[in-house]
Amino acid sequence: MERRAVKDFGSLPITEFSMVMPDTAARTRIQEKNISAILDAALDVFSGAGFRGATLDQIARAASLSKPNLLYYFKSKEAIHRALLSELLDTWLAPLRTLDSGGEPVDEIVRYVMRKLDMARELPRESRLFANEIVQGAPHIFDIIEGPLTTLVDEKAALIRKWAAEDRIAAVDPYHLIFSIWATTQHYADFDAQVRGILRPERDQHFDDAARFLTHLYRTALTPD
Amino acid sequence: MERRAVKDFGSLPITEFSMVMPDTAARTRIQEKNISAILDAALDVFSGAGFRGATLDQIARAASLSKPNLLYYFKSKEAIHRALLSELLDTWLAPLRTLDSGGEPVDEIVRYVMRKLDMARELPRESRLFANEIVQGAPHIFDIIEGPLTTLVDEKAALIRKWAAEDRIAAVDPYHLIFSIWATTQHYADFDAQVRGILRPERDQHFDDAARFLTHLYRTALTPD
DNA sequence: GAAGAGTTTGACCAATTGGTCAGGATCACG
DNA sequence: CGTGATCCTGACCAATTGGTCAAACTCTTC
Repeated sequence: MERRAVKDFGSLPITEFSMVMPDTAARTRIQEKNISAILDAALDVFSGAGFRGATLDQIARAASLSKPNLLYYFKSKEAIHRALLSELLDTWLAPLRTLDSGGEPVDEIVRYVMRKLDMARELPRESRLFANEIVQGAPHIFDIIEGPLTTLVDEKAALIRKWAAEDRIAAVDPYHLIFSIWATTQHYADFDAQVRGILRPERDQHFDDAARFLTHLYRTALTPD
Repeated sequence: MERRAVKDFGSLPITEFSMVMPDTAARTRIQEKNISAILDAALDVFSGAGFRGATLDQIARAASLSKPNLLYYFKSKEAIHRALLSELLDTWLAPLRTLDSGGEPVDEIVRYVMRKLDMARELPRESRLFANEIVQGAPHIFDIIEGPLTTLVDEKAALIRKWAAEDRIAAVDPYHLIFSIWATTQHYADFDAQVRGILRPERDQHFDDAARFLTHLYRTALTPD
């Protein structure tokens, strides 16, 4: 493999590199390791404290790097945050994308709810990262919301509306249905501290109860009469 | 009215005063005015940026006071935050308290949902203040959650369970029912940026659609078969 | 209107924080 | 093993931030 000479490597090297061309194969082993360590550490810190609450020192410590070394890979705190969000966006929206016109509509939606609930259990940091952003007015991701997200939601809302028109599902507002699914499932990640404070559950056992409850909630509300 | 001499007024005057004895009558007109200006400004800033994201300068500017003057009324940033939370706690929990054993259970719960949705519309800052706290692990209010909130929720969960035992309501997990109501209603305040980004609604018209949707959701899911 | 309580401010401070930089260490490769 | 690219660090910096303080101003009350 040819070793590429990177021009103007002095002050903003890998950052733009990793943004413009996230091609994993073009990275050094060391870059590979450190960049993923940084993004993992940043996920920890940003999701727990929000953008402004997070400090570069915290991220550096969590990634076992010095602060200048951190800034060797990403040119600023903002750059880390941006890279993190754009890396996670696809993962985060994947479940909604799989909502498909094939299959029984009610089952299809309940399956979506269950997938979202699984994600709240498996990827709570990711959920809180976005929650922190949005609750503070979505200053860094407003373009994502206005763009790809709105497009995707419009598309799936149309599908749900079609199901309703065909009487295969109760006639409900599709947008508010989607909002309610986001709210009820992500609640278990975003407000975990409250849920655990009130339930004091053993392990993650309360997720099973939540799954049962949400299945009942959406199945009864969506089954056409 | 006797003018009380406040001992040890030098460094921590009104703060402890206002904490220990929130008796409005004992305050000067100036105190009255400034303290409420500060708390209102603090609500703006804390709810929009979280505890750590908020700065004393922002709060001072929003309250039209100098920073040292701010700190004359509250001895620290923490003190402002604490005073704000404790001032709003009752308001915030009031709707759940009114959930009563009199009346038709399903109506009673739907009425609770509507009240919570109204609060999301009328008091979004308050909602976001608590959301910011909890999403970051509830560091400043964990004692409230573990204490009064848990007690209240346990009490209302018992009521809902009783209704279910009497077949006046579908048999659902009362805790997860309450969580889902919090999630679906507060979503419109906490994630307002996202909701507006996707719906681009005129004025607050989408709250009516939300009310219709949530009424359907909970009425169908809770009506016993 | 004097006196003392109550209120306000400018100047200041130490700690934190995002970020820079010159140089040194290390690695890959011919 | 030499050389150039890559990686890493200690020292440093300017801006921000929470908080202090002495002094001055203002309001109330006698």
